[in-house]
Amino acid sequence: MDEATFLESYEPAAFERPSVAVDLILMSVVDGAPAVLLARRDQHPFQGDWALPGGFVGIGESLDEAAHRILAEKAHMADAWVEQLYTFGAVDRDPRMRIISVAYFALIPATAFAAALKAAPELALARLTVQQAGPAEARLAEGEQLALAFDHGDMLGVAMQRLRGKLDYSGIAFALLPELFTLRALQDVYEAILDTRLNKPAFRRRMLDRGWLAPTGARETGASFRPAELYRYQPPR
Amino acid sequence: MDEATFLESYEPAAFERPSVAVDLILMSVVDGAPAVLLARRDQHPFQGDWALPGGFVGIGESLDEAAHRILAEKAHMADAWVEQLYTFGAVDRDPRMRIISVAYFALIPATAFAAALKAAPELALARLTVQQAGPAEARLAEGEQLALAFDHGDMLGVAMQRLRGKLDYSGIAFALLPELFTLRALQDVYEAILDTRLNKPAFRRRMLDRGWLAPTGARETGASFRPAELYRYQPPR
DNA sequence: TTGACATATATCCAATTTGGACATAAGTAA
DNA sequence: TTACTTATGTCCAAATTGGATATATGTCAA
Repeated sequence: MDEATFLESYEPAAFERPSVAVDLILMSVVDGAPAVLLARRDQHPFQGDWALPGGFVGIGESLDEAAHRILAEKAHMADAWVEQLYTFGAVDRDPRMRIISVAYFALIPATAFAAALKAAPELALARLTVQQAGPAEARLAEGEQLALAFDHGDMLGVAMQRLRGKLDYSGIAFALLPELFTLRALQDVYEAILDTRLNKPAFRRRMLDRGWLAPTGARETGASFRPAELYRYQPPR
Repeated sequence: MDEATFLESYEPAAFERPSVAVDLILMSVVDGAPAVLLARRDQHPFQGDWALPGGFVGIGESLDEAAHRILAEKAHMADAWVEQLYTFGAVDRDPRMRIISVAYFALIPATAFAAALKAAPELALARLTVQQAGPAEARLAEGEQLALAFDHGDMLGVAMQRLRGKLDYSGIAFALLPELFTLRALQDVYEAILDTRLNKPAFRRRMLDRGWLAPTGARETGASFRPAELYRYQPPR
């Protein structure tokens, strides 16, 4: 029986269907380290553990729409760089029933991140650390490692890897910065995500030669030393 | 109501659930161009158009398992480089009902590709052409452009972009080659996927310096000129 | 057996990119 | 006015890449 035949003869009620959910990885770079917002679970399973905010996908709602809805509901944010990450479909990833989860990340500037934290008091900020591959670890500012619910550690690991892979050829870094930013702030984002130190003159040269940065003529304020010029992201073409 | 509460109170029967399918992008590089296997639809909707082989995900089956099952059922192949690509979840992507489709690609050496074509006579080989972004176009060897069903053109476009992005830092190219291959064959795969010509000495140098290639001492046969050395892929670490 | 032929493989150098030291500029604060 | 700190600009060496060219090694035809 080929696909077409199968689809035609498919009786919607005949097969048990999985539920489909979207989990949101609300990410930022805070104080030089990748950070994520987590919610503490107050019910079993994984009671007391920390989980990504998420929700089920409505029958009349696209995956992208679901991700944006959850962004609004859980983080009270109207806008962010939202991008589908990976779909997690292990049979036993939720012990209660079959749930397939489409993970999205929402990249948020540190400033907006702080606002989201205030607006959504049930969320906590955790710093992320990852190995080359594998799941990520989340820690509170005090250093306490958080137990992660479900396969959310894997999700965070995949998110960090994707971020690293796309950092250099996409505009992802700019989604983590406010509209106006200095070259130093941009380099800080790169260094936090890649977890390395970069050569400053070479970095400036590379970024400026790329042509994605528009100088504004304005300068940062509040520095007790020479203020740096502020740039704006100008997407290619 | 936060996620935990929602999950707990969730009544499986209370919400209408989407169906979840897996579509397989069976890819290879044939005669210097990316190629894919498609099946002609003999039913509405999109009757007569060409579609990727696919199927629904069983309730007791992971997404990866479903992809491998479909690979076995539709392409009669036991093994291939199978990797999740992207999940397509537009509400109206299938006019009959809500189906969320997780696209996978299966990368197949040209030799095995020919065998799959023989074993599965309902499949046809099409060459792919893509723009920088957007959907891909599929053509028969004779040049005839094929009408693609559903959002399968988008899926092929995303597949090509992913392939290009991962080509240089992953072992993806080797999944498209037989176990033993020459440096020229490797370069042909690169050139087909990137759709550019590459500098030969620089390419050889880069590949050999990378340390992923183990020379075998053996040489190709059948060439009417100096035969090249055969290499084997040796995954890093 | 020999030489033409086609491609593999090696070598070399120029062009480009990158790493990193260093000098100078431009603010704040005492 | 001066010390201080970081931004910005400059320079050169090191590494990488592009590309031309030479040499090696097989097949094939005479």
